[in-house]
Amino acid sequence: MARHPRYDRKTILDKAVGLFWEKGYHGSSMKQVEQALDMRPGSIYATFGSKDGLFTEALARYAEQCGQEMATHLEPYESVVDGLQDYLRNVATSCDPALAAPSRACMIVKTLLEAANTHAGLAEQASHILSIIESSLAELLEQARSRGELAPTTDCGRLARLLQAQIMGLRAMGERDLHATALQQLGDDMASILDGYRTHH
Amino acid sequence: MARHPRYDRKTILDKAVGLFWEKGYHGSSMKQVEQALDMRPGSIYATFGSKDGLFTEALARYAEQCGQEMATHLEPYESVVDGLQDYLRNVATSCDPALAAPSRACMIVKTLLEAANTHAGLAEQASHILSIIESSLAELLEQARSRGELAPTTDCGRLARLLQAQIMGLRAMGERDLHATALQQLGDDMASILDGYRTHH
DNA sequence: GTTGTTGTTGAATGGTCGCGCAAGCTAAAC
DNA sequence: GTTTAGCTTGCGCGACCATTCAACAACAAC
Repeated sequence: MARHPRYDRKTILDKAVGLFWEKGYHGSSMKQVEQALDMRPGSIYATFGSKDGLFTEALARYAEQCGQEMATHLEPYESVVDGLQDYLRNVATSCDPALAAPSRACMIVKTLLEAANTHAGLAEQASHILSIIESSLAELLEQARSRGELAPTTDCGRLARLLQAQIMGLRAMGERDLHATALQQLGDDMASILDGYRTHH
Repeated sequence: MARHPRYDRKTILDKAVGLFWEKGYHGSSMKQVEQALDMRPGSIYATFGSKDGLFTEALARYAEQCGQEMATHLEPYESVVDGLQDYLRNVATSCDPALAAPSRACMIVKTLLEAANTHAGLAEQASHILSIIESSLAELLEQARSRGELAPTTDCGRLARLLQAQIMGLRAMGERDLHATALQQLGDDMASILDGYRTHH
């Protein structure tokens, strides 16, 4: 009946993530979007409706990939806490500018800060994603607690927020031009915080 | 010989801080700036040269006020560490939306994240300000160490970065719509981190 | 091959952007 | 009261913004 789209949606969204993560919402013009996606305005608007629509889908895709990346990182560890500690250290390492990711800081946090007072819809989306991540961290920590890794009195929701704040701070710090060692030390120090919540045998 | 400016520079800059802190650089149009400062374009450009120039001065003013606020907060404390702990708790408290500050998150961090890949000059300025704050935190901690508050093996520069990352994370977290109690708990937990660096008597 | 559907194109839209400028106004100097 | 320096005004500039749309191209169904 019809003509096929030239690329699938996910491939396009990955390119959009690349641009929006790097430059933010207000910092990315549709001209740049057209170039990044290699699409003409008509196609973009037919597919995503608006710049907002595209950004929203891109942010969702980014969050999905973040979740997957964290899950695969934690998988090989028998101990949840060990896994989380290594995840923190790994975030610090992956802030190396040589890796040339679109940005060091987290796109969700960048969006939250940028949109908080200019774009309620995006801010709410970012906020919602963060609450989902917080929940899954809390769930993970409860698992650790029931396994005896964490002290039985641990408030897992509370610890999850502390952990999330660490990641936010660490990745925001990554945007500064610190020495790689300083960032790794920071990752280590943040990982050590979790030791204070471990079961003292 | 001539006419006086209608307002002094600092009063104007405070208004500019209010707008830029709330909406960010790209999120604030010159039309909004004109309205916020109650000045017409000619006056603004005669006084500050450009939007960049105005933003730069506003950011510097914000940083100056941040420093003063922290200094006055720490002053009454005999113990440096006690003061820093209460500062963290106070930041958490002042994220209450009822206080109606322009924004919960720190303007320096917002600028750093927004400008990192779109506006090298601003990003560098923000980064530089953060390194100055880091230094003064480190100095403060060295003072605490020499007073015997902190373990003699403490790496104060490193701890300063950990502390700064806490503040960044805490204030970024403030942009989420968490319950006030959750944020206060977060501030408490971050304050508790410092206990781990205290001298164990 | 024809038809119907759908993706694609790129010029054009009205609006807003940051900014310059010529004229007007105010107040200190004499 | 006149001069003169300089702050203030607001119109208007060219550029760029997000978005639209009519014409076109490609493919499936028949």
